Parts: sequence; C-alpha cells; structure tokens
Amino acid sequence: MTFAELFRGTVHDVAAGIIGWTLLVDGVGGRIVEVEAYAEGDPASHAFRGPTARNASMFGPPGHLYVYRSYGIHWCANVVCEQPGRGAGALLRALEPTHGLERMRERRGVVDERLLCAGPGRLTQALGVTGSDDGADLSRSPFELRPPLAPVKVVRTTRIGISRAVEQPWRYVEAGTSWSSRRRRAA
DNA sequence: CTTTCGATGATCT
DNA sequence: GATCATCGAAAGG
Repeated sequence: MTFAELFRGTVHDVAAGIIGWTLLVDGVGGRIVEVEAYAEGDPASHAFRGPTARNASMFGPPGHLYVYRSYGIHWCANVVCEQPGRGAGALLRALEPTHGLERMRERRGVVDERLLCAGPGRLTQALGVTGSDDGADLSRSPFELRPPLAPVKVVRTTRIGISRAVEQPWRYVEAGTSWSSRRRRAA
C-alpha cells in the first residue's frame, strides 16, 4: 500500500490501516501501534463544532498533521483524514520505538524504552513534534511514513481520556503489542 | 498493585 | 468560569 492509497479511505480505514506503518521525523521514530479515530459528527472530536483557529488543519488536506496543546502542557498529533472540510483525524497514541532511541531518550528524559512513545504526549516529545508542525505534510521531509512489510492485525477498543461518545470502539491497536499506552478490554 | 491529584494554559461557554 | 483527545508523582491497599 502507498501513502496515497492509505488516505483514500474513511478515517476508520486510515486509523486501522496506518497501524504498523513506521513514522519517522528526521529519522527518529517507530512503528505506529495505537491510534484513535475522531470522525465527522463525533462529539468527542475537536472538529465537532466546526472550524476554529485551533482545529483549522483538521479541515485541511489528508496526510497532514493536526497538532494541538493538551492540558496546557503537552503536544498531541493527529493525522488528518478524508477530504478537506470533513474535519476527521486519527490521534497518534503510541509507537513501538525503532529508530533513534538515544535521541528519544534525551528528549524524554527517561531511560525506560516502554515510556518513550507510549501515550500521545510522550510520542510527540520523543519525536520533537510541536505546534510548529501543525499542518505539516507527512509525505515530505523531515517526515517519513513507511508501510509495513507484512500484514498487521488490529483490534478495536473504546477511546481513552474522553468524556463524550465514550462507548464508541474507535481506538485501534495492533493485536498483541506490548507498546500501547494502556491495556484495555476489547470492545 | 490502584487511585488521586496538581501542573498549566489555550479554548470555549 | 469550566473543560480539557495528558503525564507523573504521591498516596492508598
């Protein structure tokens, strides 16, 4: 599958299909093992109430980033999905670190590999993604998105850390991975 | 092991 | 003024 083919589908197609792809920023990163879909018409989505200054990039072209400040402290990154105007995206929640482990340890200030990219805020810190990357095109340097070499099995659960539409099983995790942000029962 | 809570600031009501 | 798509440290069992 190619980058263009990946982003042809719905936000759920992309969320499921992007699991196992390797995301690199300046050569640092790993395999995507956990994302959450935020769909058009989804009350939990930042895009639910329409375009604003913050969420503008969610309404832009697919395959670009939507980066926002979380709890005034952390950065969280979404991959924009579907056609411009729909406001759909997939929140990057965890990577299996594969490239540039030392660089990630420096940025994170932790030694434990398990804590490098397990969580949306940790992941962006490890990769050096900030608000200045909001709107950036993942198909261009310094970003790289490489497809998996073998088929990946994906399971769905409910999403984490939200208070609305909590019952929707729109969290996508690689089956059997030990690199997800949290363990949670399948939906 | 699990649960609670403070940090910290933009965004929205 | 309230609410956060979080994290990490502290407190409780």
